[in-house]
Amino acid sequence: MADEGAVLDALRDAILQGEFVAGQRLVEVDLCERFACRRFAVRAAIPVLLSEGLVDVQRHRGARVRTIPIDEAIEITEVRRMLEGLTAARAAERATPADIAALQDIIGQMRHAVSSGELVSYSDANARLHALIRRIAAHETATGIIERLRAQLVRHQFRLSLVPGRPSVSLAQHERIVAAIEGNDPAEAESAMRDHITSVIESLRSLPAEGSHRTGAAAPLQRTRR
Amino acid sequence: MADEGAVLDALRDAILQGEFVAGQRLVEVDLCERFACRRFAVRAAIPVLLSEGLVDVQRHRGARVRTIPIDEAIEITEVRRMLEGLTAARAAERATPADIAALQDIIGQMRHAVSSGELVSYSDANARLHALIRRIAAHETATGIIERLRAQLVRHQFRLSLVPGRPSVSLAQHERIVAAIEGNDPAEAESAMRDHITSVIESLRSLPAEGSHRTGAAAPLQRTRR
DNA sequence: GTTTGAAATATTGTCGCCAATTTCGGCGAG
DNA sequence: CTCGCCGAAATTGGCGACAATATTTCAAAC
Repeated sequence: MADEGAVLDALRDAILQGEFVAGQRLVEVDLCERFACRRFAVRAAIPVLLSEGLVDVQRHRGARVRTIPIDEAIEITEVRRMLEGLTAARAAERATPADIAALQDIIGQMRHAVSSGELVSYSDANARLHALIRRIAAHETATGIIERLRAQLVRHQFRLSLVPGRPSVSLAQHERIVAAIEGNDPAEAESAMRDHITSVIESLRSLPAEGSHRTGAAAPLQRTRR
Repeated sequence: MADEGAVLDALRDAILQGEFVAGQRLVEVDLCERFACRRFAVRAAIPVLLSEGLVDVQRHRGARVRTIPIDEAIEITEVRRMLEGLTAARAAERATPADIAALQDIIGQMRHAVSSGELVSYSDANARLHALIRRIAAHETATGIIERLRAQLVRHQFRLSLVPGRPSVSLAQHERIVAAIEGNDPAEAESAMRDHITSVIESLRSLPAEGSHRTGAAAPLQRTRR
């Protein structure tokens, strides 16, 4: 781990995997040890993470892992609602038979996950379905923004899939989206995607107050001060 | 000009004002002279500009002013179409009587600018109207993205207002948007904004090949190599 | 005259050092 | 016992120097 890009990716992954407590301070020398790199590489990575909305930086106080309050999570999802509506519509215009087969394959996996109650594998398939729709849409600008926003939501997203009954509701919505894409109906695809994400927003609104959850990843109790 | 934030702002403004030729190389020491600062400040500013999509950076080759090809300008505008639709809808939900008076005031200025053929002042009023709608919507996430995208388009945007007959078409569309906001009709406001920006996209598509325009700002012939 | 190669120059990448600022710990006064 | 103040440690901010890489220039051979 000598070059700068690798440190950036490793640090971003660590944050996304929840390996830092929310609000945790990112001390430069500690990160140097963690990633076996020079301070220079860490200092280069932080502005990038700042621009991605993953950390908060204050002058002379360094960077902290940014916590997205629930209000902002809702705003972010409202934006995603519009942009994923755009990608769904474009996907409906552009999907090839092979694309549609791939979409239906994922739908099959989702059905299986729901019927056998596998939450994690449902959540995975869900992410893959949305990613595939973006790829079919081939809209770089929208895709870039959606993925950046998605990264900020990882923690909330995780809690969502645990809401009882949500997967089966969500499955039906995805089936409608795929059907619209299959039928080359952009307006219906957009509408279906918007309805789907509207229900995500409603679930977010009903989520209990944050701060009392555990990520599945190894989160070795991190001290905030030393 | 000692501190870093000021250099960032100055450099961004210089790019947005078109004071650098498209594709122009941004040599660090030259910028140090230009802004009377240390190389350190310039190096801190560049990653931020990169994240804003205003420059392109290649390893060992430095930063260049990024040129947005017309295809990407269209993609960006498609995204803006969705997000400004969102802000228009929210504005329709939230606008106070004072807000509506302010909107109508700007519409009045636009009418005057159209009837007297003042292109620049129409373009100004146009920008102010969209900005006011964003402020009324009070949607930080959407506003942040819209403004970042807008910055990337300054050059194309400028050419648009020169298309003959466009201002009067555009004026009618803005009147419809404001009427919907005034009537507290979110769906109609969104639809009106989408139609408006759809017509912007069509104008972009019909724009002649780029590269043969001059900005009004002082653009002292910059050498690309020395 | 054109092309190829290598030396020279220009430019960015990386580092270690010191300064500025914040944060932590203890001491004393009330 | 609590609160506020002051010094010490920790941490980030900024800089100059040097290394690595790219670009240009110039000369020589074809």
